[in-house]
Amino acid sequence: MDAVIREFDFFSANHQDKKDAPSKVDAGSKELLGRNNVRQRCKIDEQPVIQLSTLRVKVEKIKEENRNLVGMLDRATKKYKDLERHLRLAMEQPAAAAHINNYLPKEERNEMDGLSQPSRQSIEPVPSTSMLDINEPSHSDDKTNERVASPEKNMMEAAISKEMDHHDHMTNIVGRKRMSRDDEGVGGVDYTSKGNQGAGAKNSEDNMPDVSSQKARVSIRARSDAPLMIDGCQWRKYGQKMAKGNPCPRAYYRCTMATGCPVRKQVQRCAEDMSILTTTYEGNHNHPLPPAATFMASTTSAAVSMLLSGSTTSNINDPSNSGLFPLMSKYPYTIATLSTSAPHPTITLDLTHTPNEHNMQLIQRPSFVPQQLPGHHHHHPLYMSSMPPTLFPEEKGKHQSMVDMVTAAIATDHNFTAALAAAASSIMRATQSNSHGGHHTTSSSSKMPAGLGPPTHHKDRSSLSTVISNGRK
DNA sequence: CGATTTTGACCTGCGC
DNA sequence: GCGCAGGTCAAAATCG
Repeated sequence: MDAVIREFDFFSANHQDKKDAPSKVDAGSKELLGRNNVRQRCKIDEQPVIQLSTLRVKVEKIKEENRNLVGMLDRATKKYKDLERHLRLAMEQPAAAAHINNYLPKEERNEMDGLSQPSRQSIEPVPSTSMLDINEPSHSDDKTNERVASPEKNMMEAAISKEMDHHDHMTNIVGRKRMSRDDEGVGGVDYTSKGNQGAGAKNSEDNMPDVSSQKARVSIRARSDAPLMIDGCQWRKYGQKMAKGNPCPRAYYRCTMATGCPVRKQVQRCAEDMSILTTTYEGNHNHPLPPAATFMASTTSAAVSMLLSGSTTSNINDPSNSGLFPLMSKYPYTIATLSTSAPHPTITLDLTHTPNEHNMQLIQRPSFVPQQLPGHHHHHPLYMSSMPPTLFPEEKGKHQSMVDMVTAAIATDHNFTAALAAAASSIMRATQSNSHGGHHTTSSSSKMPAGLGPPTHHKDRSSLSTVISNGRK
């Protein structure tokens, strides 16, 4: 595959454009056959300076990447065929339409329910010519109408695009830069983050806005004096940067538990409180994680999924949701903040608050409920709590001891913190592909240097706070 | 010797 | 278009 060749694009066109770019390896240059048979200059020394181990790593990465691509293609093809089959059934017997609905992942089902329900009620035979003709131009600006007109088409597109989105996301992280360089003008799928965002933007036009398809992040703030935080995964540091406004450097890690795993995380210490370590996870593991963290993963995944879905009705105190929130049953008070700013909606689980802070926030919930911040425009009406709607002083007293205990436990329980961190690293998989049958990932152990800094700086245009709490014992 | 970390260069998006 | 900041790459250095 040309991906192999692409790896030798050590000196891409962009490099060439840099007239004054001093190169460490500017002795000699050779032309190598680049991606898509485009000849690209590749500067190398007369004697290659690349270490053998580096090459091996590259080769493994490429192999893994290709395996992922092939797998993705297989899955997409299979889904397409399945859908096509179900579609034929549906056309033959309308009752089978329900089957199609069942076939779709939960998220898509929900989406479809809202959109196709009306159409199903007034099910009109859709002209067969338009059903699968994705090239048919839309004659209406009203996308909803368009969907209503051909729900099956949208279902199929949704399923396919979902698969593609998943791959986009995976590839996005691993090969974002490379792809954006090499795929420019080549055509085909745009794997760049911009492309992804673009897809997201398109999505919002053509479909309902789908935050889950965005490149979400999960950030965990926890007090940790330990130089390393064990979260179950193996991480390899690939970069470190000084972030603006923070004396502590931000470190960048990628998961090395499996070759080609696209999960990355950032670690930074808080400038205001050096004892607070912020770990931000991004991406989906492409490998199973130790079962130990599955428990946490299911809870955090559910929480994040709920947050991202914008659910205003979900209540983790609802017994029917108890299965989704085992963690919250155990650790009742966690402050979660959702930043909906593009390009990365970020959920921050803050485990650093003291019991009193918790209580104050809970008591003053009316002002704690998501509120518009100055200059912030994206108001996301999320509010989730398992606590009673109000918590009055007497109730506060009733809960006080438990809150203190639990919060203290959270603050001091490194296992919890670690497990939560591990779980978070897998969240995106759950939120983005919980319908793919994707297994939960749970990270386990990692080496992580302390002394890394403050909360990840996001150029938030909006944010909101959400209490994820649970009054149950 | 393989794996990991360090670190300067580079790329890209965004705001002005 | 330019500069800034965040993020990534990759060769070299270091570690075990």
